[in-house]
Amino acid sequence: MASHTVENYLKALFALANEVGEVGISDLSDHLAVSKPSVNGMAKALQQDGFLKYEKYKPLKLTAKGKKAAALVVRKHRLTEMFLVEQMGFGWDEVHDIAEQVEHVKAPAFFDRMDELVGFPTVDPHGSPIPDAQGNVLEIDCMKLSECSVGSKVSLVGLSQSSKSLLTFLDSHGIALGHTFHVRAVEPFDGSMTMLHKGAQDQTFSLKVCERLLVKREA
Amino acid sequence: MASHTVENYLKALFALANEVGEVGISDLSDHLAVSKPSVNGMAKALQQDGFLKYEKYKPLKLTAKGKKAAALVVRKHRLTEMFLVEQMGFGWDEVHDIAEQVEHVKAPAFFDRMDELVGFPTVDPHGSPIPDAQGNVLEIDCMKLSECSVGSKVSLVGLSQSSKSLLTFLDSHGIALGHTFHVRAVEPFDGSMTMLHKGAQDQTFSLKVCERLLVKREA
DNA sequence: TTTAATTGTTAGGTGAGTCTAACAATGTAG
DNA sequence: CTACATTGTTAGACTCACCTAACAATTAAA
Ligand SMILES: [Mn+2]
Ligand SMILES: [Mn+2]
Ligand SMILES: [Mn+2]
Ligand SMILES: [Mn+2]
Repeated sequence: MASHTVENYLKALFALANEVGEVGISDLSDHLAVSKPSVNGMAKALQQDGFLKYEKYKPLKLTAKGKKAAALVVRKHRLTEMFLVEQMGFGWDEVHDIAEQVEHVKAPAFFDRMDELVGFPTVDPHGSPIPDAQGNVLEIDCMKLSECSVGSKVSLVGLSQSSKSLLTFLDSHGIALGHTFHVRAVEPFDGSMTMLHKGAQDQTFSLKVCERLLVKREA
Repeated sequence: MASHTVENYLKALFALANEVGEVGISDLSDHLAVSKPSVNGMAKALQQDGFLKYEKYKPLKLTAKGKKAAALVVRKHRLTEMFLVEQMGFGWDEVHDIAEQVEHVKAPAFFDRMDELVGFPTVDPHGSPIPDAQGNVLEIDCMKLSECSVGSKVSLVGLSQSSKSLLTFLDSHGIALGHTFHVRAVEPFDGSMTMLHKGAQDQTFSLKVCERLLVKREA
Protein backbone atom coordinates (compact mmCIF):
# COMPACT_ATOMS: atom_id res chain seq x y z
CA MET A 1 0.00 0.00 0.00
CA ALA A 2 1.10 3.53 -0.72
CA SER A 3 2.19 5.60 2.27
CA HIS A 4 0.38 8.64 3.54
CA THR A 5 3.00 10.77 1.78
CA VAL A 6 2.81 8.95 -1.52
CA GLU A 7 -0.99 9.19 -1.49
CA ASN A 8 -0.74 12.95 -1.07
CA TYR A 9 1.71 13.25 -3.95
CA LEU A 10 -0.53 11.17 -6.21
CA LYS A 11 -3.56 13.24 -5.32
CA ALA A 12 -1.67 16.48 -6.01
CA LEU A 13 -0.38 15.18 -9.34
CA PHE A 14 -3.89 14.16 -10.31
CA ALA A 15 -5.48 17.46 -9.30
CA LEU A 16 -2.81 19.61 -10.96
CA ALA A 17 -3.04 17.64 -14.19
CA ASN A 18 -6.76 18.41 -14.33
CA GLU A 19 -6.14 22.07 -13.64
CA VAL A 20 -3.11 23.01 -15.66
CA GLY A 21 -2.43 20.05 -17.96
CA GLU A 22 1.36 20.01 -17.80
CA VAL A 23 2.65 19.42 -14.27
CA GLY A 24 6.20 20.44 -13.41
CA ILE A 25 8.33 19.81 -10.36
CA SER A 26 7.76 23.40 -9.24
CA ASP A 27 3.98 23.12 -9.43
CA LEU A 28 4.05 20.15 -7.10
CA SER A 29 6.59 21.85 -4.88
CA ASP A 30 4.28 24.84 -4.46
CA HIS A 31 1.12 22.77 -4.11
CA LEU A 32 2.54 20.49 -1.42
CA ALA A 33 4.77 23.09 0.26
CA VAL A 34 7.78 20.83 -0.12
CA SER A 35 11.15 21.76 -1.60
CA LYS A 36 11.89 21.09 -5.25
CA PRO A 37 14.69 18.60 -4.52
CA SER A 38 12.26 16.64 -2.35
CA VAL A 39 9.74 16.52 -5.16
CA ASN A 40 12.47 15.56 -7.57
CA GLY A 41 13.46 12.66 -5.37
CA MET A 42 9.90 11.53 -4.91
CA ALA A 43 9.31 11.70 -8.67
CA LYS A 44 12.08 9.16 -9.14
CA ALA A 45 10.64 6.96 -6.42
CA LEU A 46 7.14 7.12 -7.90
CA GLN A 47 8.55 6.22 -11.28
CA GLN A 48 10.32 3.26 -9.70
CA ASP A 49 6.99 2.05 -8.37
CA GLY A 50 5.32 2.56 -11.73
CA PHE A 51 3.04 5.41 -10.68
CA LEU A 52 4.74 8.01 -12.79
CA LYS A 53 6.59 8.49 -16.05
CA TYR A 54 9.56 10.72 -15.36
CA GLU A 55 12.18 12.04 -17.73
CA LYS A 56 14.67 14.72 -16.79
CA TYR A 57 13.40 18.23 -17.46
CA LYS A 58 10.14 16.91 -18.90
CA PRO A 59 6.70 17.35 -17.33
CA LEU A 60 5.52 14.68 -14.91
CA LYS A 61 2.92 12.24 -16.19
CA LEU A 62 0.94 9.78 -14.12
CA THR A 63 0.76 6.26 -15.56
CA ALA A 64 -2.55 4.40 -15.75
CA LYS A 65 -1.63 2.77 -12.43
CA GLY A 66 -0.84 6.18 -10.97
CA LYS A 67 -4.09 7.68 -12.18
CA LYS A 68 -6.12 4.87 -10.72
CA ALA A 69 -4.34 5.01 -7.37
CA ALA A 70 -4.82 8.78 -7.25
CA ALA A 71 -8.50 8.53 -8.17
CA LEU A 72 -9.06 6.05 -5.37
CA VAL A 73 -7.56 8.46 -2.85
CA VAL A 74 -9.72 11.24 -4.24
CA ARG A 75 -12.67 8.88 -3.88
CA LYS A 76 -11.91 8.34 -0.20
CA HIS A 77 -11.46 12.07 0.31
CA ARG A 78 -14.74 13.04 -1.32
CA LEU A 79 -16.78 10.24 0.19
CA THR A 80 -15.48 11.37 3.56
CA GLU A 81 -16.47 14.98 2.88
CA MET A 82 -19.91 13.85 1.83
CA PHE A 83 -20.28 11.74 4.93
CA LEU A 84 -19.12 14.54 7.21
CA VAL A 85 -21.72 16.89 5.73
CA GLU A 86 -24.63 14.52 5.31
CA GLN A 87 -24.27 12.26 8.33
CA MET A 88 -22.34 14.32 10.82
CA GLY A 89 -23.72 17.79 10.25
CA PHE A 90 -20.53 19.62 9.32
CA GLY A 91 -20.61 22.63 7.02
CA TRP A 92 -19.10 22.36 3.53
CA ASP A 93 -16.39 24.75 4.66
CA GLU A 94 -15.29 22.54 7.55
CA VAL A 95 -14.81 19.17 5.93
CA HIS A 96 -11.75 19.43 3.71
CA ASP A 97 -9.08 19.44 6.41
CA ILE A 98 -10.64 16.50 8.22
CA ALA A 99 -11.00 14.53 4.98
CA GLU A 100 -7.38 15.31 4.18
CA GLN A 101 -6.46 13.03 7.09
CA VAL A 102 -9.26 10.47 7.01
CA GLU A 103 -8.57 9.75 3.31
CA HIS A 104 -5.43 7.85 4.39
CA VAL A 105 -7.23 5.27 6.49
CA LYS A 106 -6.66 1.76 5.11
CA ALA A 107 -10.04 0.11 5.62
CA PRO A 108 -12.14 -0.37 2.48
CA ALA A 109 -15.17 -1.38 4.55
CA PHE A 110 -15.10 1.98 6.29
CA PHE A 111 -15.46 3.92 3.05
CA ASP A 112 -17.90 1.43 1.57
CA ARG A 113 -20.15 1.98 4.56
CA MET A 114 -19.90 5.74 4.21
CA ASP A 115 -20.80 5.41 0.55
CA GLU A 116 -23.84 3.34 1.43
CA LEU A 117 -24.97 5.62 4.25
CA VAL A 118 -24.90 8.72 2.06
CA GLY A 119 -26.66 6.93 -0.81
CA PHE A 120 -23.83 6.35 -3.31
CA PRO A 121 -23.32 9.99 -4.26
CA THR A 122 -21.63 11.01 -7.52
CA VAL A 123 -20.43 14.42 -6.38
CA ASP A 124 -18.97 15.75 -3.14
CA PRO A 125 -20.33 18.71 -1.11
CA HIS A 126 -18.51 21.14 -3.40
CA GLY A 127 -19.85 19.62 -6.59
CA SER A 128 -16.66 17.77 -7.50
CA PRO A 129 -17.19 14.29 -8.96
CA ILE A 130 -16.52 11.23 -6.81
CA PRO A 131 -14.52 8.59 -8.73
CA ASP A 132 -16.09 5.13 -8.70
CA ALA A 133 -14.58 2.10 -6.96
CA GLN A 134 -12.59 1.26 -10.12
CA GLY A 135 -11.06 4.72 -10.25
CA ASN A 136 -13.11 6.04 -13.15
CA VAL A 137 -13.93 9.72 -12.94
CA LEU A 138 -17.06 11.06 -14.54
CA GLU A 139 -16.44 14.44 -16.13
CA ILE A 140 -19.25 16.83 -15.31
CA ASP A 141 -20.20 19.16 -18.09
CA CYS A 142 -20.09 22.76 -16.95
CA MET A 143 -18.58 26.16 -17.65
CA LYS A 144 -17.33 29.06 -15.64
CA LEU A 145 -20.01 31.57 -14.77
CA SER A 146 -17.59 34.23 -16.02
CA GLU A 147 -17.90 32.78 -19.53
CA CYS A 148 -21.67 33.19 -19.64
CA SER A 149 -23.22 36.04 -21.55
CA VAL A 150 -26.01 38.38 -20.53
CA GLY A 151 -29.35 36.63 -20.57
CA SER A 152 -28.02 33.15 -19.72
CA LYS A 153 -29.97 31.21 -17.15
CA VAL A 154 -27.74 28.80 -15.29
CA SER A 155 -27.49 26.74 -12.11
CA LEU A 156 -24.47 26.29 -9.86
CA VAL A 157 -23.04 22.76 -10.12
CA GLY A 158 -19.55 23.10 -8.72
CA LEU A 159 -16.54 25.19 -7.79
CA SER A 160 -13.07 25.37 -9.20
CA GLN A 161 -10.41 25.26 -6.46
CA SER A 162 -12.84 25.58 -3.60
CA SER A 163 -10.98 27.22 -0.74
CA LYS A 164 -12.29 27.80 2.74
CA SER A 165 -12.46 31.55 2.09
CA LEU A 166 -14.50 31.06 -1.07
CA LEU A 167 -16.89 28.73 0.73
CA THR A 168 -17.52 31.12 3.60
CA PHE A 169 -17.91 33.98 1.12
CA LEU A 170 -20.61 32.02 -0.69
CA ASP A 171 -22.24 31.07 2.61
CA SER A 172 -22.39 34.70 3.67
CA HIS A 173 -24.14 35.55 0.40
CA GLY A 174 -26.60 32.73 0.73
CA ILE A 175 -25.28 30.84 -2.25
CA ALA A 176 -25.30 27.05 -2.41
CA LEU A 177 -25.02 24.30 -5.01
CA GLY A 178 -28.10 24.02 -7.21
CA HIS A 179 -29.06 27.66 -6.97
CA THR A 180 -30.04 29.39 -10.21
CA PHE A 181 -28.59 32.56 -11.66
CA HIS A 182 -29.92 34.76 -14.40
CA VAL A 183 -27.14 36.88 -15.87
CA ARG A 184 -28.35 40.46 -16.04
CA ALA A 185 -25.25 42.49 -16.80
CA VAL A 186 -21.53 42.11 -17.34
CA GLU A 187 -19.39 45.13 -16.54
CA PRO A 188 -16.99 45.51 -19.49
CA PHE A 189 -14.39 47.33 -17.37
CA ASP A 190 -13.62 44.69 -14.71
CA GLY A 191 -15.73 41.75 -15.78
CA SER A 192 -17.90 41.84 -12.69
CA MET A 193 -21.36 40.37 -13.21
CA THR A 194 -24.80 41.16 -11.91
CA MET A 195 -27.17 38.24 -11.58
CA LEU A 196 -30.67 37.55 -10.40
CA HIS A 197 -30.08 34.96 -7.67
CA LYS A 198 -32.77 32.29 -7.12
CA GLY A 199 -35.21 34.46 -9.02
CA ALA A 200 -35.25 36.76 -6.02
CA GLN A 201 -32.67 39.50 -5.77
CA ASP A 202 -29.84 41.01 -7.81
CA GLN A 203 -26.29 40.37 -6.67
CA THR A 204 -23.02 41.59 -8.17
CA PHE A 205 -19.82 39.54 -8.02
CA SER A 206 -16.28 40.25 -9.11
CA LEU A 207 -14.67 38.39 -11.97
CA LYS A 208 -12.49 36.57 -9.39
CA VAL A 209 -15.59 35.03 -7.90
CA CYS A 210 -17.37 34.32 -11.19
CA GLU A 211 -14.34 32.48 -12.53
CA ARG A 212 -14.64 29.99 -9.73
CA LEU A 213 -18.33 29.24 -10.01
CA LEU A 214 -19.02 26.31 -12.32
CA VAL A 215 -22.47 26.37 -13.83
CA LYS A 216 -24.69 24.44 -16.20
CA ARG A 217 -27.19 25.99 -18.59
CA GLU A 218 -30.72 25.63 -17.32
CA ALA A 219 -33.10 23.57 -19.41
CA MET B 1 1.38 17.11 18.57
CA ALA B 2 2.53 13.56 19.11
CA SER B 3 3.15 11.49 15.99
CA HIS B 4 1.16 8.47 14.98
CA THR B 5 3.96 6.30 16.35
CA VAL B 6 4.29 8.11 19.67
CA GLU B 7 0.53 7.92 20.18
CA ASN B 8 0.66 4.15 19.72
CA TYR B 9 3.49 3.82 22.24
CA LEU B 10 1.63 5.92 24.78
CA LYS B 11 -1.52 3.90 24.34
CA ALA B 12 0.38 0.63 24.76
CA LEU B 13 2.17 1.90 27.87
CA PHE B 14 -1.15 2.95 29.33
CA ALA B 15 -2.90 -0.33 28.55
CA LEU B 16 -0.06 -2.50 29.82
CA ALA B 17 0.20 -0.54 33.07
CA ASN B 18 -3.48 -1.27 33.71
CA GLU B 19 -3.00 -4.94 32.95
CA VAL B 20 0.28 -5.91 34.50
CA GLY B 21 1.33 -2.97 36.68
CA GLU B 22 5.06 -2.97 35.99
CA VAL B 23 5.85 -2.38 32.33
CA GLY B 24 9.21 -3.42 30.96
CA ILE B 25 10.88 -2.84 27.61
CA SER B 26 10.12 -6.43 26.59
CA ASP B 27 6.41 -6.09 27.34
CA LEU B 28 6.17 -3.13 25.02
CA SER B 29 8.34 -4.85 22.46
CA ASP B 30 5.95 -7.81 22.38
CA HIS B 31 2.79 -5.70 22.47
CA LEU B 32 3.85 -3.43 19.62
CA ALA B 33 5.77 -6.05 17.63
CA VAL B 34 8.83 -3.83 17.55
CA SER B 35 12.37 -4.82 18.51
CA LYS B 36 13.63 -4.16 22.03
CA PRO B 37 16.33 -1.73 20.88
CA SER B 38 13.64 0.29 19.09
CA VAL B 39 11.56 0.44 22.25
CA ASN B 40 14.64 1.37 24.23
CA GLY B 41 15.33 4.26 21.91
CA MET B 42 11.74 5.42 21.99
CA ALA B 43 11.72 5.25 25.78
CA LYS B 44 14.56 7.76 25.86
CA ALA B 45 12.77 9.99 23.37
CA LEU B 46 9.51 9.86 25.34
CA GLN B 47 11.38 10.75 28.48
CA GLN B 48 12.96 13.66 26.64
CA ASP B 49 9.47 14.93 25.83
CA GLY B 50 8.29 14.45 29.40
CA PHE B 51 5.87 11.62 28.68
CA LEU B 52 7.83 9.00 30.54
CA LYS B 53 10.15 8.51 33.48
CA TYR B 54 12.93 6.24 32.37
CA GLU B 55 15.88 4.89 34.30
CA LYS B 56 18.18 2.17 33.03
CA TYR B 57 16.97 -1.32 33.90
CA LYS B 58 13.95 0.03 35.79
CA PRO B 59 10.32 -0.37 34.75
CA LEU B 60 8.83 2.32 32.52
CA LYS B 61 6.46 4.78 34.17
CA LEU B 62 4.21 7.27 32.39
CA THR B 63 4.30 10.78 33.84
CA ALA B 64 1.07 12.69 34.51
CA LYS B 65 1.53 14.32 31.10
CA GLY B 66 2.06 10.90 29.54
CA LYS B 67 -1.00 9.43 31.19
CA LYS B 68 -3.19 12.28 30.04
CA ALA B 69 -1.90 12.13 26.48
CA ALA B 70 -2.45 8.36 26.43
CA ALA B 71 -5.95 8.66 27.85
CA LEU B 72 -6.88 11.15 25.16
CA VAL B 73 -5.77 8.74 22.45
CA VAL B 74 -7.77 5.97 24.13
CA ARG B 75 -10.70 8.39 24.20
CA LYS B 76 -10.47 8.93 20.44
CA HIS B 77 -10.14 5.17 19.88
CA ARG B 78 -13.17 4.25 21.94
CA LEU B 79 -15.38 7.09 20.72
CA THR B 80 -14.57 5.95 17.21
CA GLU B 81 -15.51 2.36 18.01
CA MET B 82 -18.76 3.53 19.53
CA PHE B 83 -19.51 5.67 16.51
CA LEU B 84 -18.72 2.84 14.10
CA VAL B 85 -21.13 0.54 15.91
CA GLU B 86 -23.94 2.95 16.73
CA GLN B 87 -23.96 5.20 13.69
CA MET B 88 -22.41 3.13 10.97
CA GLY B 89 -23.76 -0.31 11.73
CA PHE B 90 -20.51 -2.21 12.19
CA GLY B 91 -20.30 -5.22 14.50
CA TRP B 92 -18.32 -4.96 17.74
CA ASP B 93 -15.82 -7.41 16.26
CA GLU B 94 -15.12 -5.21 13.23
CA VAL B 95 -14.34 -1.85 14.76
CA HIS B 96 -11.01 -2.16 16.55
CA ASP B 97 -8.76 -2.21 13.52
CA ILE B 98 -10.50 0.75 11.93
CA ALA B 99 -10.38 2.72 15.18
CA GLU B 100 -6.69 1.90 15.48
CA GLN B 101 -6.15 4.16 12.48
CA VAL B 102 -8.87 6.75 12.92
CA GLU B 103 -7.68 7.47 16.47
CA HIS B 104 -4.69 9.33 14.99
CA VAL B 105 -6.73 11.95 13.15
CA LYS B 106 -5.92 15.44 14.43
CA ALA B 107 -9.30 17.15 14.40
CA PRO B 108 -10.95 17.65 17.80
CA ALA B 109 -14.22 18.72 16.18
CA PHE B 110 -14.43 15.35 14.45
CA PHE B 111 -14.36 13.41 17.71
CA ASP B 112 -16.54 15.94 19.52
CA ARG B 113 -19.18 15.40 16.86
CA MET B 114 -18.95 11.64 17.18
CA ASP B 115 -19.33 11.98 20.93
CA GLU B 116 -22.45 14.08 20.46
CA LEU B 117 -23.99 11.83 17.84
CA VAL B 118 -23.67 8.73 19.99
CA GLY B 119 -24.96 10.56 23.08
CA PHE B 120 -21.81 11.06 25.16
CA PRO B 121 -21.23 7.41 26.03
CA THR B 122 -19.11 6.37 29.03
CA VAL B 123 -18.13 2.96 27.72
CA ASP B 124 -17.16 1.61 24.31
CA PRO B 125 -18.84 -1.32 22.50
CA HIS B 126 -16.74 -3.78 24.51
CA GLY B 127 -17.60 -2.23 27.85
CA SER B 128 -14.29 -0.43 28.32
CA PRO B 129 -14.57 3.03 29.85
CA ILE B 130 -14.15 6.10 27.62
CA PRO B 131 -11.86 8.68 29.25
CA ASP B 132 -13.37 12.17 29.44
CA ALA B 133 -12.07 15.19 27.51
CA GLN B 134 -9.64 15.99 30.34
CA GLY B 135 -8.16 12.50 30.26
CA ASN B 136 -9.81 11.20 33.43
CA VAL B 137 -10.70 7.54 33.34
CA LEU B 138 -13.60 6.24 35.34
CA GLU B 139 -12.84 2.85 36.84
CA ILE B 140 -15.77 0.50 36.41
CA ASP B 141 -16.39 -1.83 39.31
CA CYS B 142 -16.47 -5.40 38.14
CA MET B 143 -14.95 -8.83 38.64
CA LYS B 144 -14.02 -11.77 36.47
CA LEU B 145 -16.85 -14.24 35.99
CA SER B 146 -14.31 -16.91 36.88
CA GLU B 147 -14.13 -15.47 40.39
CA CYS B 148 -17.86 -15.84 41.01
CA SER B 149 -19.18 -18.68 43.11
CA VAL B 150 -22.12 -20.97 42.48
CA GLY B 151 -25.40 -19.17 43.00
CA SER B 152 -24.15 -15.69 41.97
CA LYS B 153 -26.38 -13.72 39.68
CA VAL B 154 -24.37 -11.31 37.53
CA SER B 155 -24.54 -9.25 34.35
CA LEU B 156 -21.85 -8.84 31.73
CA VAL B 157 -20.34 -5.34 31.78
CA GLY B 158 -17.07 -5.72 29.92
CA LEU B 159 -14.25 -7.84 28.58
CA SER B 160 -10.63 -8.09 29.49
CA GLN B 161 -8.37 -8.02 26.41
CA SER B 162 -11.18 -8.28 23.92
CA SER B 163 -9.76 -9.92 20.83
CA LYS B 164 -11.53 -10.52 17.57
CA SER B 165 -11.67 -14.23 18.23
CA LEU B 166 -13.25 -13.75 21.65
CA LEU B 167 -15.83 -11.38 20.20
CA THR B 168 -16.86 -13.74 17.44
CA PHE B 169 -16.98 -16.60 19.95
CA LEU B 170 -19.38 -14.61 22.11
CA ASP B 171 -21.42 -13.62 19.07
CA SER B 172 -21.77 -17.24 18.03
CA HIS B 173 -23.08 -18.08 21.50
CA GLY B 174 -25.53 -15.20 21.51
CA ILE B 175 -23.77 -13.34 24.29
CA ALA B 176 -23.70 -9.56 24.46
CA LEU B 177 -23.02 -6.83 26.99
CA GLY B 178 -25.76 -6.50 29.61
CA HIS B 179 -26.82 -10.14 29.49
CA THR B 180 -27.37 -11.85 32.82
CA PHE B 181 -25.81 -15.07 34.07
CA HIS B 182 -26.79 -17.25 36.94
CA VAL B 183 -23.86 -19.42 38.03
CA ARG B 184 -25.11 -22.98 38.34
CA ALA B 185 -21.97 -25.04 38.69
CA VAL B 186 -18.21 -24.77 38.73
CA GLU B 187 -16.27 -27.80 37.65
CA PRO B 188 -13.49 -28.28 40.22
CA PHE B 189 -11.26 -30.12 37.76
CA ASP B 190 -10.76 -27.49 35.02
CA GLY B 191 -12.66 -24.50 36.39
CA SER B 192 -15.24 -24.51 33.62
CA MET B 193 -18.55 -23.00 34.60
CA THR B 194 -22.17 -23.74 33.78
CA MET B 195 -24.52 -20.77 33.79
CA LEU B 196 -28.13 -20.01 33.09
CA HIS B 197 -27.86 -17.43 30.31
CA LYS B 198 -30.54 -14.73 30.13
CA GLY B 199 -32.74 -16.85 32.36
CA ALA B 200 -33.24 -19.13 29.39
CA GLN B 201 -30.78 -21.91 28.79
CA ASP B 202 -27.73 -23.46 30.40
CA GLN B 203 -24.33 -22.90 28.81
CA THR B 204 -20.91 -24.17 29.83
CA PHE B 205 -17.73 -22.16 29.26
CA SER B 206 -14.09 -22.94 29.83
CA LEU B 207 -12.05 -21.10 32.45
CA LYS B 208 -10.20 -19.32 29.61
CA VAL B 209 -13.47 -17.72 28.55
CA CYS B 210 -14.76 -17.01 32.06
CA GLU B 211 -11.55 -15.20 32.97
CA ARG B 212 -12.18 -12.71 30.24
CA LEU B 213 -15.80 -11.91 31.03
CA LEU B 214 -16.11 -8.96 33.41
CA VAL B 215 -19.33 -8.98 35.39
CA LYS B 216 -21.17 -7.05 38.05
CA ARG B 217 -23.34 -8.58 40.77
CA GLU B 218 -27.00 -8.16 39.95
CA ALA B 219 -29.07 -5.98 42.35
C1' DT C 1 21.04 36.60 -29.59
C1' DT C 2 22.95 37.53 -25.51
C1' DT C 3 21.03 38.05 -20.84
C1' DA C 4 18.16 37.15 -17.13
C1' DA C 5 14.60 34.60 -14.77
C1' DT C 6 12.63 30.35 -14.02
C1' DT C 7 12.86 25.66 -13.44
C1' DG C 8 15.14 21.31 -12.52
C1' DT C 9 19.08 18.55 -10.75
C1' DT C 10 22.87 16.96 -7.84
C1' DA C 11 25.31 16.53 -3.69
C1' DG C 12 25.34 16.15 0.95
C1' DG C 13 22.85 16.06 5.46
C1' DT C 14 19.15 15.65 9.19
C1' DG C 15 15.65 13.29 12.03
C1' DA C 16 12.24 9.72 12.95
C1' DG C 17 11.66 5.13 13.35
C1' DT C 18 13.12 0.81 12.49
C1' DC C 19 16.42 -3.33 12.35
C1' DT C 20 20.41 -7.00 13.73
C1' DA C 21 24.41 -8.45 16.23
C1' DA C 22 26.84 -8.28 20.22
C1' DC C 23 27.21 -7.56 24.95
C1' DA C 24 25.87 -6.29 29.91
C1' DA C 25 22.83 -6.41 33.83
C1' DT C 26 19.42 -8.66 36.49
C1' DG C 27 16.93 -12.38 38.37
C1' DT C 28 16.14 -17.44 39.13
C1' DA C 29 17.35 -22.27 40.05
C1' DG C 30 20.19 -25.60 41.33
C1' DC D 1 27.10 -19.15 45.10
C1' DT D 2 27.50 -20.22 40.68
C1' DA D 3 25.10 -21.02 36.23
C1' DC D 4 21.60 -20.05 33.06
C1' DA D 5 17.78 -17.54 31.26
C1' DT D 6 15.68 -13.39 30.80
C1' DT D 7 15.82 -8.71 30.09
C1' DG D 8 17.96 -4.42 28.78
C1' DT D 9 21.61 -1.75 26.42
C1' DT D 10 24.93 -0.21 22.96
C1' DA D 11 26.72 0.19 18.47
C1' DG D 12 26.04 0.47 13.79
C1' DA D 13 23.15 0.59 9.81
C1' DC D 14 18.97 1.12 6.95
C1' DT D 15 14.72 3.52 4.78
C1' DC D 16 11.69 7.33 4.14
C1' DA D 17 10.84 11.90 3.72
C1' DC D 18 12.57 16.01 4.21
C1' DC D 19 16.09 20.09 3.95
C1' DT D 20 19.90 23.78 1.97
C1' DA D 21 23.48 25.16 -1.08
C1' DA D 22 25.25 24.98 -5.40
C1' DC D 23 24.91 24.31 -10.16
C1' DA D 24 22.80 23.13 -14.85
C1' DA D 25 19.17 23.37 -18.24
C1' DT D 26 15.37 25.56 -20.24
C1' DT D 27 12.57 29.34 -21.36
C1' DA D 28 11.45 34.29 -21.67
C1' DA D 29 12.94 39.06 -22.18
C1' DA D 30 15.60 42.53 -23.86
MN1 LIG E 1 -11.65 18.52 -0.30
MN1 LIG F 1 -4.12 13.92 2.77
MN1 LIG G 1 -10.34 -1.26 20.51
MN1 LIG H 1 -3.25 3.25 16.40
